[in-house]
Amino acid sequence: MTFILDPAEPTESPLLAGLNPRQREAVEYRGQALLIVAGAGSGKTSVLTRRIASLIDSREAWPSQILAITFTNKAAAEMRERVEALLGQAAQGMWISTFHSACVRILRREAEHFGYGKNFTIYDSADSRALIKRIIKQLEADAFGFTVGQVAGKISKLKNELSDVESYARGANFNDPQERIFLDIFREYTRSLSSANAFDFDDLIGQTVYLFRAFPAVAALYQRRFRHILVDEYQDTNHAQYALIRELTRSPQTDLLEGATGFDGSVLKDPTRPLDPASLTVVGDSDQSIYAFRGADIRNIVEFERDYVGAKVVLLEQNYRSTQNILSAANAVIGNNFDRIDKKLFTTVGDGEKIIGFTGYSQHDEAQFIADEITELHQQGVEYRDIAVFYRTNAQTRALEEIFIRSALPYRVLGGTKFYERAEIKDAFGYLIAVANPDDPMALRRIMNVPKRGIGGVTEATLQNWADREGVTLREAMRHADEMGFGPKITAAVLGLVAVLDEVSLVADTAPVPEILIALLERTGFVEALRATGNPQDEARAENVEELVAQTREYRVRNPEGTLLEFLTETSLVAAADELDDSSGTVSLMTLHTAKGLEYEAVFLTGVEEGLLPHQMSASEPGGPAEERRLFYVGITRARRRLYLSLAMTRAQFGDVSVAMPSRYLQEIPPELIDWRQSPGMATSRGGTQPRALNARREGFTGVGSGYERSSAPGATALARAARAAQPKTEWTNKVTGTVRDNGDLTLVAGDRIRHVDFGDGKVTAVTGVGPKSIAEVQFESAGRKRLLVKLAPIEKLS
DNA sequence: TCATAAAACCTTTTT
DNA sequence: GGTTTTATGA
Repeated sequence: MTFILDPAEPTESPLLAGLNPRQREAVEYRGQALLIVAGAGSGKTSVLTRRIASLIDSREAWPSQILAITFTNKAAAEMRERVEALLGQAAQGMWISTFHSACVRILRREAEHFGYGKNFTIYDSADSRALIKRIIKQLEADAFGFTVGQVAGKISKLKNELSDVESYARGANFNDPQERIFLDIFREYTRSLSSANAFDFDDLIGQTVYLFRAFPAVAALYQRRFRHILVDEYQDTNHAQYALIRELTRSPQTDLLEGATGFDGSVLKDPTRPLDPASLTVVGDSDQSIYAFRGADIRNIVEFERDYVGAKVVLLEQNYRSTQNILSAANAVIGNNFDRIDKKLFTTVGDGEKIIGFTGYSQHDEAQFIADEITELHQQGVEYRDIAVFYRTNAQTRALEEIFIRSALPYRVLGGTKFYERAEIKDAFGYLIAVANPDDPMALRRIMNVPKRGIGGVTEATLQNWADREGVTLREAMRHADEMGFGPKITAAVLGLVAVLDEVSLVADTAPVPEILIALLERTGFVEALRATGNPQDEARAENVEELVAQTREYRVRNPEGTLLEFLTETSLVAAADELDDSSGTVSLMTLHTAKGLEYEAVFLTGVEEGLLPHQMSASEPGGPAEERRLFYVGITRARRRLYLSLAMTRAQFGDVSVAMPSRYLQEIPPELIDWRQSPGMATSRGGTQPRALNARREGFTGVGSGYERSSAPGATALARAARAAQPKTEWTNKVTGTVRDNGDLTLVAGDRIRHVDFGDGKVTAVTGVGPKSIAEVQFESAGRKRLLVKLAPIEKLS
C-alpha cells in the first residue's frame, strides 16, 4: 500500500476551504441523487451553500437552473446571501425559497390553466377554520359531533396525502352517516375555495402537484428549467412535498416543449434534445423530525435510497456547534429512540460547562431563575441576542413575559400572537384582499360591517341568498342591494361600500400598496371610526393599523415594483422564525418547533415536565413520545456553550394549579452532566418522609391529565391506569429527579402562622380550594403577599 | 342591530 | 387566565 502525502493543492477551490473530508464529498459529489445525513450542528448550511456556489462557479449550472428549498423564508434569504458572498456577485435567477413560496410562484404563473385566477387568495389556518365553521353550521353537522378542529385537521391530513373529494369518496363507507356528512363538508369546502378563487395552505403544494400531473407540458417547462434541486430539512417533508419533488425530478418529456416559451420569453431552442432528470440533493436528520403532526413522513428520508436508485449517501457527524457535555446529553437522550440508525455527534472543542438544572416551585419561580441567570450571563458579556428561551407550548410565554418585564430584560417572542392575527389587522387585510380578489366572499364578510355600517347578519344572509339564487358572487349581489327591499340606510351603506371596493379594484394591479391601503382606509373611515370611540383599546388598534401602513411603505421601499398581490403573498407566508432580527439586542423566546435550525450561545429549555414535554396530547398518538424526545433533542442541540434545563413543581393551567412531575427525559441524561442548582429531589418534603414519587405522579396525572381522560373512550381510562400501574417503579425513583415536595395532609386556616424557605415568616390571610389544590394566601413579614399551593410550598406551620 | 353580561371552551406543536 | 360564543335587553 502506498501512502501519498497530500499537501494542500495550490489550485484548491476556496469553496472547499475549511471543510472536513465528508463535507467536501458532499460539496463535490456529482450524480443524480445525493442524501446528506447531517447531524445537528454539522455544518450542513455551509455544505449546501458551497455546493450551490460550486455548481455555479464551475459553470455546471446557471443560477436560474437552481431550485433550493428551505424551511423558512429567513433561512432562504440567508442562504442566498451566503451563496452570493461565496461567488462574489449577485446570483440572479436562483429560486431559493420555502415549499409554499415556490408553489405560490408557480401557481400564480400557471393558475389560469385550471380555472383559477392569478389573483387567488391564500387562506391561512384561521381563514380555513372560519370557512369550515360556516359550512358545519350550514349543513347542521355540529349535531353529529363535528367540530371545526377535527374537520380542519382531517381535511389537512387528506390534502397532505394528496387525497381530494373524489378519491376520498371512492374509499368511503356510505353506510356510516359520519363519513357521509364529512364528505359533504369536504365537498362544500372544496367548492367554496374554488369559487372564491382561493387556496388553503395545503392546496399550495397539493394543487401544484395536480397541475404538474394534469398538464405535462407545464411540468416539462419546470423540469427543464430546474437542473439542480436541493431540499433542506428533508425529514420534515410530507407526502405532497415528496410528490412535488418527484414530479420535478422526472425526465422532461421534451416533445411537449416544442414551440414552448422559455422563462426569458424566448422560444426554446432545440426542444427535442433529450434531457436528464434534474439532480437532487436532500439534507436531513431523522433524529430531528418533529412535524409528524403536520403530515411529515420520516420514510421520505429513510427510503431515499430506494426511491432514487444509485443515490450517494454522505454522513456528517462532526459537530461544530456545541460542547461535548451538551452533545453527550443529546446523544444519551436520543439513544432511547430505538427505531433509528445510531449516530453519535462528537466535537473536538472539549467538555465545556456542565448543564445547569433548576426546579422552581412554580412557573413564576422558574421564570425568575431564568431572568436572574440571563442577567448574570449578560454581565459576563453574553449578548442578549445570543440567548434563547424555548418552551413546548405558546401558553408558557405568559409567566416568562411577566417576569421579564419586571426584570427589565429586553426580549422578543417569536410566533405567538402575531401582529397579523390581530382583529384590526385582519380587517385591514380583508379590505386589501377584497380589492385584489373580488371573488373572495370571506374577505368581504369580514369587512362588511367594519367600521359599523348597520349591516348585520340578516342583511348579509339576504345578500348571500340573492347571490346563490342568481348564481353570482357576493360582491356582485352587493351591487344590486337596491333590488332586495332593504331600508334606505342599509341600501346606501352596501352600495357605498361596494362602490369604494370596485373603484380601488381598478388600480389593484398597478398602484403602490401603501396608496391602495390609504385610499381604502380614508374612504371607509376605518381608522377614524376607531379613533372616535374614545376607547383606549381602540386607539391602540388605530395605531396598529397605522403600523400596517408603515409596513406597506417599507415594503414599497424594499420592493419598488411590488404589487398588492405580491405583498399579500409575502405576508401570508411569514413563519415564526422569519420574524427574527439578528441585529436586535433582545433575548428570543420561542417554541421548540420554531427553534429548529437555529443556534444560540446560551439556551434555556423550560417546562421539562411530564405532561408538557412530552406533552399530554402526545401520549395517545402512535410515535408521540418518540417525537417528543426528538423535540427535546432538537432543543438541546441548539446550544453552543451553555444549556439550562428547568422545570416547575406546579403549573397553572386554565386558572387552576396542578402538580407537575419531572420529565422522563431528564433521567435519560447522565447525572454527572447536570449541575442541579435546585433539583426536584432537593425540594422534597420537609413535612413527610414517606416515598412520595409514585403517589405524586398519580396525582400529577389525574390533575394535569383530566383532559385526556375526558376525551378517551370509557374503557380507555381503566386501561391507561393499568398500564401506568404496570410500569416498573424504578423508572420513577431516580435519586435526582424522582420525588417532589409534599406536605402531606397539612391543612391551613386563616390566621395560621407559617415559615417559608425563601419568604420567611408570614400569616395566612385566606385559604381557597380543597384537598391537594388548596391555596393559601399569605402575608409575609418581609416578602409581601403571596399565593401558595399548600400541598407543595416549601413551608412549615408554626404553632 | 348592538352593547353588555354570563358562560363556555380552551392549549400541543405550524406553513 | 383569557378569549370567544351565546343570552338578554335596549
